[in-house]
Amino acid sequence: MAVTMREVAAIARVSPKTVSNVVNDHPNVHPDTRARVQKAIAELGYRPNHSARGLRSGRTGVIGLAVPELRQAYFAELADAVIAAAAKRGLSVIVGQLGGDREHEIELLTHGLPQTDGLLFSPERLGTEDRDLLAYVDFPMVMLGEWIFGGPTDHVTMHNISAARAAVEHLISLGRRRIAVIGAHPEDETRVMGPSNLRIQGYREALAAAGIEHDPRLERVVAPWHPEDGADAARQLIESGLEFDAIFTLTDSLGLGALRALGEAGRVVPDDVAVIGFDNITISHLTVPSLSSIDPGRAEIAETAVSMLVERIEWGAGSSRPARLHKAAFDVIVRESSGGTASGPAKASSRQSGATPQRLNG
Amino acid sequence: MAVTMREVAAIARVSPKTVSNVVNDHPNVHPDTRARVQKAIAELGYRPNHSARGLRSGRTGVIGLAVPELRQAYFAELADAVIAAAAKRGLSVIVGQLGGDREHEIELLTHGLPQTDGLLFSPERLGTEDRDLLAYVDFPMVMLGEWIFGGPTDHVTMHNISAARAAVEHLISLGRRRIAVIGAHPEDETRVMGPSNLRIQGYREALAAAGIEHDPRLERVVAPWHPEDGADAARQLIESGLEFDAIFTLTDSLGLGALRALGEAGRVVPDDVAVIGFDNITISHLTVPSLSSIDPGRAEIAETAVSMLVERIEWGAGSSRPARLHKAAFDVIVRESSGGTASGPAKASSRQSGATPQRLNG
DNA sequence: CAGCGGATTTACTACGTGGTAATCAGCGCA
DNA sequence: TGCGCTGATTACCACGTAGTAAATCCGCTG
Repeated sequence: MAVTMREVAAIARVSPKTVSNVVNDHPNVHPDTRARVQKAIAELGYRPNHSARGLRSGRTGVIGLAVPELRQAYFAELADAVIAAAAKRGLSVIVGQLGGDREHEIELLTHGLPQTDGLLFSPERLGTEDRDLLAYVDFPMVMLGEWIFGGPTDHVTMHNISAARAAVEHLISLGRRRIAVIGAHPEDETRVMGPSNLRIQGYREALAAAGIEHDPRLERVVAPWHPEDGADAARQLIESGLEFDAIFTLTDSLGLGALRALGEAGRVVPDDVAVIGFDNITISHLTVPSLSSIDPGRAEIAETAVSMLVERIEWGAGSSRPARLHKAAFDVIVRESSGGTASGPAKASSRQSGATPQRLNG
Repeated sequence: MAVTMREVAAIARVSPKTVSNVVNDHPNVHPDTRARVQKAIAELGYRPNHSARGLRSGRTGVIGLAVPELRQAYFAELADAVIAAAAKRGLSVIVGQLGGDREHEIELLTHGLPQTDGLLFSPERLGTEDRDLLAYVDFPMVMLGEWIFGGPTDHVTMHNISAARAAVEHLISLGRRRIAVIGAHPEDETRVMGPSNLRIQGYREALAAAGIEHDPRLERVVAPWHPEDGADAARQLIESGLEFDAIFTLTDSLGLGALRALGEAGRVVPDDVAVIGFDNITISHLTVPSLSSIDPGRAEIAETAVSMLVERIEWGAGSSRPARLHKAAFDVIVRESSGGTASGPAKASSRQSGATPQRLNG
């Protein structure tokens, strides 16, 4: 058995409760006493028992992060940022993979992750139709990455529509007119607020604003969003014989696949086809050619989400504070795939759109 | 407060202990009683309190996974596999990032991760000189990825030497003779058993066996192993004016960077320079050109490591069973960067080297 | 020197669960 | 009918911690 407070107390000639007070940095502890206790702690190598602490205080010091799968670079980098942000606050992170399994996602929403004080949830299959489930959520939760429920839960997300629009406007600014988009999702009313639909909307807005005719055949449906799916979609696009001089892939993963498929078909990027992705995953600046992208502000998203979750946890379970929505600022990163230069940050624009938290009606 | 056993017991008209027996599938519970209790559990939505269970039983049902950083594709994919393997056994995983910080790694080795029953540890800075620290490890642990301590702790690792040798032999079989290697680590006696030194050793063995002169200038030192480091190293190699017709990068990440740098310099892969990496991360088959690699058997590593850890946990803290070493089987994956074809699995060889667990002297 | 008030420390207890050992019910057999 | 035995259920308690409230200490005032 590990060392307990009782044993430390015996050595330091104080009560167990005083040891507890020292460990938890309580105000009214005499400096001498504190020193004596800390010495005893060091001698015995005492470490607090988290289970007991959790039982007593109702807090575990662990938060959950649920994503579809870590092997997708976007989620890995998100998890990286979340774990770092949580560590700053002394929290550990249990990472759960739902694998795009709807049942799992619903189960998670209903019960949370065991052993955790709260949940950061980046769902893949839940949609507006599941909004009712939120009524049963009785633990602190912050939704990540997409504003699927339109409230009444905290969301930390990105400017999907305007960032997508900015990406397409960038392509238009290069003189491209036949702009394909890869990554639309199959008709799915439940995911109206999902990132796919939102980014597609941004795409259409950009076309409309520029007076470019919208050709539905250039909207390529593909799910999931793995690189090979992007490659497949791009191949089909090429084989379709449709004319196009640019591709907006809804994620960088898809973009990497598209670059591959274009290369196979002998289409030169960006001369024949300009490409821009979304997510700005690490590898994108080192592909051949490097991939233009939208940087969605991952660090900001992680940081904000963790701090919102910590607030919810501290407010306690009973509190019904209004739901909040935070959209991180984004950047358009122009690289070789859309005419940028090889290296350098090469941001086409500084941070766009307010990072100001917006309030929703509870 | 959440529902407790007491409340369930009251509804089902049994004692709390009987509820516990039902929850834990104890043998001697009457079917009728069991049914009644289960009904009550369902009605109330009872969920066991993991903190209390942990306090009482000494188990948390959570294991720790410590890696340098998740943003590196190799570790992300490893974590993906570990989480999946743990989930099969009903375990959650707390993922910790040590960021290549030696102090953190030592601290972790000394105390483990709070809230966990055991630790899967993939260190980056620890080496043979830290072997003494193992004496103080009083929790179940399995080392991942490299056999740095040469015992006396369980290790699940890969055939670094022979796999690296196989990679270089593949390059030699293409007729290449001036083979550079990227990713050697700075002189570091403490990491004799680290993957860098081992893979370099495999490289040298392959050259020697083929009677190829070993040119130390072709061994390029670089750390850490991010893609941009690979690109930098390859650029320096090119600028050095040294002649070379192949590169073995010690990881795929480095390889991606090298492909980039070669492309920038106008060297055609594989015609001018053949390239092979190590790790077989997902993106490697979709780069331009696709990157040959060594598949180290990630799923096998994760699966084996988790099951070894579970065994250690079940044996209990006191037990001093002998340390075990498991090396996963590997594959050489030939792709375009070393003359393979675009698609298809294209394995040059079937699984190599025995996956047979080897015993060490405790 | 008694009395006061804030600082410091303590005794007691509950958090929810599961191990131990005791109790109780039911059944077969003499 | 009574006894013993097995199966089923229970009472009791401890796991390690921290909240509560009460006790104790100390310096200072009147």
